[in-house]
Amino acid sequence: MPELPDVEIFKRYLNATALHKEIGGVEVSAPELLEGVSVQRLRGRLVGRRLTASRRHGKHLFVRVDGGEDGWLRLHFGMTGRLEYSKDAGKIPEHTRLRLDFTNGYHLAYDNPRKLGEIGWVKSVEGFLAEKGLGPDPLADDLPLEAFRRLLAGRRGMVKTTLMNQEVLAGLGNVYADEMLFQAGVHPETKIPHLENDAFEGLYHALYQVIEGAIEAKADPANLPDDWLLPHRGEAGACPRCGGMLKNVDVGGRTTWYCARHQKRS
DNA sequence: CCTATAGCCTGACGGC
DNA sequence: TGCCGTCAGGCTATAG
Repeated sequence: MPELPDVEIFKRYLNATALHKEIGGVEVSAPELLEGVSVQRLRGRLVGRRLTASRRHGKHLFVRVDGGEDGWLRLHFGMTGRLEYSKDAGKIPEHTRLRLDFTNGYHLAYDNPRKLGEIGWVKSVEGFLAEKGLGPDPLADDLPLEAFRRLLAGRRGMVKTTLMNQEVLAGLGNVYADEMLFQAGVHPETKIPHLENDAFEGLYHALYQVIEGAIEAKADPANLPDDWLLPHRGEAGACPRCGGMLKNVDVGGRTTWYCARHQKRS
C-alpha cells in the first residue's frame, strides 16, 4: 500500500499521537526487518527517550529521537505496513513487528503482515538519502517544473517505470503512478524521448494534483473523487472521464491500469 | 542505461 | 469445507 500520500498520512498521525511521550519499552517481534541495527542497540536508543519530530522522504518515514545519542528511527512500510496508536491492548494489530510502549500506557505499533518493509536507525537523514541515491521528494523538496523536466530528460525507458524509480523521484508507487498518468492522459508505456514537450507540464501538474488530492482524502480510496482512476482499478469497467474501456497491462512487472481511449501511446 | 525475471513474505480470494 | 493457484499500492539481485 504505502506510497508517498499514505506515508504522509502516517506521519501526521504519528505527530498527532506519539510525540513527546516517554518510551518505557520496546518490543521487536520481527528482528529480520531490522536494517543495520540490532534489537539491543535499537532498544538502547529508544528506551527512556521521546520521539520529538518526524520527516518523510518518498516512502520513508524518519522519526527523531532526542536524548542520549541523537538519531532517527527509520520506517519503511513495504506493501502492507501501517501505524496504530492505542491504549487498549486488544487494539494492537495482530502483525505488529515493532511496538513502542509509552509510560502513559499507550502503544505505537508498526504493523506489517507481509514483512516487506524495514526498520532502521540513521544518524543523519541526508546521509541516508545520499547513500540510497534517492531522488527528490515532490513535497519535501522544492521541485519546480524545470527541475522535474531535468529529472526525466536523457532517460530512455517507459514513463511509468521511470516515475516509479525511486532514484529519479521518490514517493510514487504503482497505484499513484497509474493515477498520475491517467490524469495527464499519457500512456504508461510511452518512452520518455517520445513525450511531447507539453506532456512534461501535464505530468508535472498531474503529479501535484494526485499527491495533494490523495493526502486531502487521507489516502483513503473511498474518499477519492469518482472521476479518478483509483476507485475504478480492477473493475475493467468504463473510464470515468471519457467512457473508454479500462485496460490493464504488465509494465515493469506491475499491473498497470489505464484508459485505452484517452491515454494513447505516442 | 534499460528490461525481464525471480525472490523475499503473508493473507485474501476465486475456482474446483 | 478444503486445497490450490493467483494476486497484491515494494524493492533488490541477477542476467542479458
